[in-house]
Amino acid sequence: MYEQLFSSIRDRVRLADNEAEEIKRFFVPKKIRKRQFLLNAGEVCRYIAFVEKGMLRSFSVDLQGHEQVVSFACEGWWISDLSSFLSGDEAVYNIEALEDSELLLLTTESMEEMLNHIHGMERYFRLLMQNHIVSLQRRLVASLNYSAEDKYRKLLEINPDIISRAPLQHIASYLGVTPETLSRIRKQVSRKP
Amino acid sequence: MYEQLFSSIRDRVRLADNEAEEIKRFFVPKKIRKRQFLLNAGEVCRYIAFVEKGMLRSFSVDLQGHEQVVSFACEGWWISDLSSFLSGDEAVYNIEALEDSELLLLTTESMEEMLNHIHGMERYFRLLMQNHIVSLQRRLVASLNYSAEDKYRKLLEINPDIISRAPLQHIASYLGVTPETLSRIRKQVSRKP
DNA sequence: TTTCGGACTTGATCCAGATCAAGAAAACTC
DNA sequence: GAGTTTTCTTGATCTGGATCAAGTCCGAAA
Repeated sequence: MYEQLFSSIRDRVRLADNEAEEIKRFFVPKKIRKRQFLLNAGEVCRYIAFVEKGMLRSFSVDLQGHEQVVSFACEGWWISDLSSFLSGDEAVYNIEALEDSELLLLTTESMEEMLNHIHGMERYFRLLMQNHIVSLQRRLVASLNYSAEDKYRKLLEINPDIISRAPLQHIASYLGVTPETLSRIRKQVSRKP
Repeated sequence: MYEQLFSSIRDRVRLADNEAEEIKRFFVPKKIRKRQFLLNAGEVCRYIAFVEKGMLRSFSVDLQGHEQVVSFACEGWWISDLSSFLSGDEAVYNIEALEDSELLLLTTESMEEMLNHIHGMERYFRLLMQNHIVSLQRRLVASLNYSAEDKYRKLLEINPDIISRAPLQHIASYLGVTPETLSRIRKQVSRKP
């Protein structure tokens, strides 16, 4: 149940032998079925979730009721409404399971306690944040300057998992195009990869 | 020379009386003239810069030689190629002064030392990072789902400083539109605000 | 196994914003 | 302050992707 988590941590920091066991107790395992919501916009986001198995998406809903997919998370990724989690404000995003999933939840309090006890985790989360900023910035530049097809190809290259597992409509929203357009692009790309 | 910096810090954390003086010594003041570069893509970004006065932009240049403005920084903002600064890799962004500017530079080593000495600064930088993530995410959603005019109006509302001080071509690039389009939008908006 | 509803595809049309082109207005030279 | 360069504006045209409108293809439920 904790394989993905420890592999994510050990990719970034060195753990003492006993620390791995210690770390486990800060997390609450949770199974969630396809289509269930982990978070509804308007609630306070009480935890960040690490995905051991399965896949989720976060999305906002605008005034006209259109959904905007903000992120996906497969095995080895974290997902949350960071702003709400860290500040305690109401969440603006919803989080929904796209497959039956197994999560490890970390509350604000557990996180704080863990950071105090296990020094390496401070570094782990700082590295995560940094990577997150870098990848958001890349996505932003891509969204402003690339064509729909180029954005699709880039996603296919960097995150083929998402392409193969998420439904087309959600990928379309994530890329900022309509499902019709993505369907055409997909045909195009499968013809001339 | 340090007014903006301390106001930025005191907005987020409480400082002991003597700490303000202590903090100063970690920074290197630097004046930079309009059109000078603080960072060239390909170099390693050795510091993050706090803007006491003036204005800068960061931008990348793609394979066809087109510039893509990633961020602006006026008084009270930080600017850097975070990825390069934190990892020591080559910078992908350039940083250029758009006005004669006064900066406070913080190197990796100074930063580390400061974080060890003055505990509140750890929190300060964590809060900065968080805010940065939240605002990047907002910008991303806007860039994918808003019309050019809406993005312009949003920027005008949130950051009128940028609109009034940066040259049109750079604002256009920041918003992901052509200068021609932004010129027309501007006329439109000035007519019907 | 049929049947129903959502998810995907395909085609026709439309439009926001790009591109191309040419002036007008600032902004740096000397 | 005249001349040169750069930036901005305006107009005409073009195009990637949106929108609208049918289908078609599932998978789940009975």
